[in-house]
Amino acid sequence: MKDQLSATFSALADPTRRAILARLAKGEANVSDLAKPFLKDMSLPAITKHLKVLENAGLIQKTKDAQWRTCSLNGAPLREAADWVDQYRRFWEERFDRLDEYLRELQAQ
Amino acid sequence: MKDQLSATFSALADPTRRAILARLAKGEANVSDLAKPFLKDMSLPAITKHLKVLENAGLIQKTKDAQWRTCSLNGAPLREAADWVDQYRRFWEERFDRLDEYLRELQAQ
DNA sequence: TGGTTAATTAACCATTTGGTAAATTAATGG
DNA sequence: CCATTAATTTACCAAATGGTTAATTAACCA
Repeated sequence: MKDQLSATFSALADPTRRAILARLAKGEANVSDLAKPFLKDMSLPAITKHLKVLENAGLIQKTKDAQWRTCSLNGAPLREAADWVDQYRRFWEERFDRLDEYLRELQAQ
Repeated sequence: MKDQLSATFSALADPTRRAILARLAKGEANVSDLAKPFLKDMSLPAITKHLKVLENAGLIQKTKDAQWRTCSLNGAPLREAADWVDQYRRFWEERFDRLDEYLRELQAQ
């Protein structure tokens, strides 16, 4: 078993799964609804597998409703991911610091 | 070729690679230095491969210095990842909203 | 030149991943 | 009861991943 953070990042490392999460952010949906936009590109079992990956990572949960499975988003694991990435914020803001510095130098002249 | 965001998340989905980034956040280091903490668990070529994954994702770069390769962190790709994850913030803050709501209801009584 | 150090490459292997088609399960409803 | 709908499971496959050992490249230095 992978650690939670690895499972989260690994689940997010696929555009289909990210699109599914984006859809679920707008509200609950069953498997067929979720699959619809992708059925030109892949089969229903492929979607079932993607959902299983998301479920195992704790990013979604399914509830049984007659023959439908209603899926909903669980953002909790994303918090850990957000916190981890945020540690490195200064490494992408650095360039702005440098730009600032450059502009200040320019001003000083 | 994978899209940038998938490549980033995929590179982050491994504890060894995350540890390497954490190390590089403290400053540049060559391959041997980076490898040292992991050599009980895996070989040097394994580290070379991890570094290649990080490099392909644009998260690090190597500069040649005699027989050493100096690696440094590039946070830029993390920005896109941070932005993506941040879209879902309300889904992990929701619980606090619900707690707020509950507390307000309690107060109203 | 030849030995040492740093790192990568090559060849290989097992497991995981992401897909398929076909079969199966489970519930609905006429 | 039977056809239909929703979804999963099974069995399979190719490619990617993450590791290994052994060989190779490249630079330094005595």
